[in-house]
Amino acid sequence: MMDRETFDEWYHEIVETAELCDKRYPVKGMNIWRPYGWKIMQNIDALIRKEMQQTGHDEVYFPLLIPESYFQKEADHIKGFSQEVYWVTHAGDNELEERLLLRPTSETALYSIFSLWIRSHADLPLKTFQIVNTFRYETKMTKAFIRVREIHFFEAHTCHADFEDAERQIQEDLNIAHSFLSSLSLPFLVSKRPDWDKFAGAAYSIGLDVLMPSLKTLQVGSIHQYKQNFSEPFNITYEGLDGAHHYCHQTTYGMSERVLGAVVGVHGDEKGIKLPASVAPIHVVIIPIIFKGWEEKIGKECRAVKDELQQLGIRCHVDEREKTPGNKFYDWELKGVPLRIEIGPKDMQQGTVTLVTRDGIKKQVGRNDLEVIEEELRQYDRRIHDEADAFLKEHLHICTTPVKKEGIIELPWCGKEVCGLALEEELDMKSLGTPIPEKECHEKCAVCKERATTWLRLARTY
RNA sequence: GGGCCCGUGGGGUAGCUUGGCAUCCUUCCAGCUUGGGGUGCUGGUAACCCGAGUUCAAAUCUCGGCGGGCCCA
Repeated sequence: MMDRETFDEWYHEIVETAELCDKRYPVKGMNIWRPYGWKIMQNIDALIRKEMQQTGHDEVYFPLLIPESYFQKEADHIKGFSQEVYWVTHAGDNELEERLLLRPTSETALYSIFSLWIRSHADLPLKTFQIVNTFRYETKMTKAFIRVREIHFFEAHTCHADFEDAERQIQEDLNIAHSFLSSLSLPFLVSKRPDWDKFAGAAYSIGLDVLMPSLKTLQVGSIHQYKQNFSEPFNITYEGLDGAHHYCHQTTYGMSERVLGAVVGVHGDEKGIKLPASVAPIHVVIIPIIFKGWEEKIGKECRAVKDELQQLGIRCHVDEREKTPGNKFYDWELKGVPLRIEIGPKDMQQGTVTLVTRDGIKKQVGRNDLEVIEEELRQYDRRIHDEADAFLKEHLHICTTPVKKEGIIELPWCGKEVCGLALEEELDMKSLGTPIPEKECHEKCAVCKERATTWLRLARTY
């Protein structure tokens, strides 16, 4: 885990030196995905797709451009996004009759069409998702993967017959979040956002937050209950068993490339990034240790080991570059490859390979016992998860009165906005919201001293 | 929204006050050497953000633009 003070500087550098992205493109907040970073992102997307497939969501792809008239149908939604929308106003030299916007999120594009797709209760629930680029004109300082203006975005959109079914969907989303983030070895907190900080147009919002080494939290996902807030203006109705028409209840679940930012930050150390095996483009890198006269034998052995590992479904690479071994070690540690295998003359004489994990465990493995590598990857994933989890727990402070502490603070709260904002002010932190699942509170509100109904989580946030 | 700072090879920098052949480290390329934690030597490629102005002469001074970073609300 990185040092708190230097984390932001470290992050700034590491995303480029680990070849995740290139920040030299001259448009603010729009970075280039380099091959290595893009492979990781696509592996992350593949995990999401798997979760979606297992829960019966269908993938769609809607257009990037949204007509202004669609966008304007839901008042709160426009209010929330109008200041960060990019507009397309011209085609060639001609001004467009109707302005088009680059989607900042896709509710208004999808819902106009959902109203055509959904006719009867038999069409429900409708469970869709898409992975697209969205555009938001951020005014604050941009940061690779964490605050960008072109966002690689996952968004699931569902429609339901009634509120209860939409609530069941949100429970399913929480299960998905748990499964997905666990596979990235990312511990996280689930909080119901306070009303003053919910998504534009939502009835309520749930945030998924991780704790970065800087002791600031990063929201990596959000789940929203819309009730009928969008189905009414977009006229998404179905004919029920009773023969009458009813407005749908809707939910969304969104995540972005911030997940990659979280992986980089949470699992980083002074050597570089540490990738969980689930998304590492290379699970095992094989480094030939060549001495005079051994070139061919060692090279052949390395390639044989690679073939055998690939048979086991392990993503493997032999680094045959003309560099010294030490140089290659630093290189692949920087890029977060979980396991390294060294094969040199000693190994060949002993019938072993030398295995070194990214978190620093070194051991000899029998040349004919390569199947243990699968278990080594699992254990490595568990270790980096447990390390991050210990860090999160260590910095989650449950208090009864507002005290300045680094990390996340949970305080008894009466639920009134004025008290919540007072805490934000006093602690110089933002509210993450109240714990999910709900947590009983028998204390007095940290501000007004009236009976607290719940706990309010606060933290410095990205 | 208000204020401050900065743009020099791929990356990091010196030079700018006082205008005159652009410094060093690293990376990269070639060769030899080396190889179980950044091997060594030799040679090479490669840069003053853009535009206008002042001047015999601009990385350096002036103005404008573009880009980047920081602080405050």
